[in-house]
Amino acid sequence: MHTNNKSIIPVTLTTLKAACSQCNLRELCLPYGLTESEIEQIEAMVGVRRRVKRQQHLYRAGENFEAIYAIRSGFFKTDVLLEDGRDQVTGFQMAGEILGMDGISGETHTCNAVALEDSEICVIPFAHLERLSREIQALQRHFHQVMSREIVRDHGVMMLLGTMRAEERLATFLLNLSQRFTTRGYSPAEFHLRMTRDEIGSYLGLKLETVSRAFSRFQEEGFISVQQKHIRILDISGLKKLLNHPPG
Amino acid sequence: MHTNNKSIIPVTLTTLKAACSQCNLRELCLPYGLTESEIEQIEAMVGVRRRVKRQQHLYRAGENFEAIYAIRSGFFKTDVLLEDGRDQVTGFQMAGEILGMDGISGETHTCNAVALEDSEICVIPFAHLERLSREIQALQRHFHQVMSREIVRDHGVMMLLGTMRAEERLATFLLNLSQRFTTRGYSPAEFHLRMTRDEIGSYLGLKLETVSRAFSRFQEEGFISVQQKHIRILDISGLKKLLNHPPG
DNA sequence: TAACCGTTTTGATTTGTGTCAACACGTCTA
DNA sequence: TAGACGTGTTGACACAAATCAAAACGGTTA
Repeated sequence: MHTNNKSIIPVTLTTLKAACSQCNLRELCLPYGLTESEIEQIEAMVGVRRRVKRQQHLYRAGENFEAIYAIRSGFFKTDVLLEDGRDQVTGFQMAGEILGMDGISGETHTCNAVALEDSEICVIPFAHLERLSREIQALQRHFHQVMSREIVRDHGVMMLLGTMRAEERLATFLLNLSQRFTTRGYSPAEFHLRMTRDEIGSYLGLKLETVSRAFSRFQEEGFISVQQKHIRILDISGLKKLLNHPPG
Repeated sequence: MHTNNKSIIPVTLTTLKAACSQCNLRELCLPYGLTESEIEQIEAMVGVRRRVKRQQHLYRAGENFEAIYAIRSGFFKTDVLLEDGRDQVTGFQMAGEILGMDGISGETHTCNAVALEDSEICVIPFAHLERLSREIQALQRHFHQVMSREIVRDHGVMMLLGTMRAEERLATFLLNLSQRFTTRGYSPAEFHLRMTRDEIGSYLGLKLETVSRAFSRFQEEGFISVQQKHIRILDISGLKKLLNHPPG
């Protein structure tokens, strides 16, 4: 079970207009080849930016669905809850990624989105997005690709949960993080984990002790160095070799 | 590893025009409240129907993505392959459900779709779907909901793979099948499994022996009766009670 | 009918991960 | 500085599911 911050912290809304044209995440968020006027329309749509403090919910399962969110900065997790109290982290999201697409199918969100560090997101009212993507073909295309990418990512997680052993899962997880940090211009070899061992475990279908042991094992083998949440990858090919080695 | 039919069977194309207006799956495939002219446009888009024989691929990972597919009749599985040969069934699809959305994000499909019985599908050229959904708001909405529903479904599978024990997984699986058969007007209590124990196991992250044992156990408990692939649910509440009982 | 094949069931044993428990570390607060 | 708390590590042991193996079943073919 994860820490559940039930205290209701008032949401901070900044009236700051979005400026997608200036945003350094533009390549992640928006398609290429938009005209200036199209970008202006999109900026008008991305109404407000909103700050979400660490441990604060961006949205909760059951809440009304009205918008999807682009992460401008920060780090989130999403999780689903079962009636009996069990929960599962379904993903970790970082700058340039989109949150909230689970809500499109119904009236309400089906999972929780929680900031793992102080974050800033762009609110994209969904009705407005649909309207605009009926006009701007490139936007429509792009949005469909984002949703499809989420489906493909989920298949990867299913593969991980269904067929991999503990150390393979953690290696896959670290390599994935490294790759995403690289895309964002950060070091591929050195980064700070924003989540606890328990949250990693939940995501990977493992107990926190197993995650901890795998980290220790990787360190013994010389693949990585671990100091609490600070990770340094020393031997990326060593980690990769851990994959491609089926249980049988 | 599942049986892999590598022989290339020529695809059967029927020039039969689609007739969505007549189709008894219309409520599953299409939104409400379309005008007659809109339905005509959609029928024009759904170019052809295509038969896919048992064990034949509808598409393969790596193939060019051009269309998504609505299942008119029959039963499919989708699976992803890892380089080392491991594979995982990511879903079973039945009449009225949509296949192929994994391909939207890239140029190519990322998984295989195989018919588990002789099936018939409607081909929906994707470029045409995007064009039409820019014109017909209800179609756009509906398509987005279908994609989102797939994401939510995947989260459910992740939950299952990440937190449930073997018998819970199988019970969840049976209840889900029962529910979907019901929606399609079939008996909720008696149905024929189209997939092998191995394929069920792959989907549920279990070995086929474990699936078989769980079936036997359910039969001993009087929850179901099993004769090969024929399943009869005798005590649905007994199955449901298996859930809500976390490992701890 | 017999022989064969893929699939399923069941049993005996192994093993990876979960569980329980103790302790170490870092941070925050009094 | 001490104490408390959340978090992480490590060890001993238990257990659910995997593995290995053999036999039964059903359907198809010769």
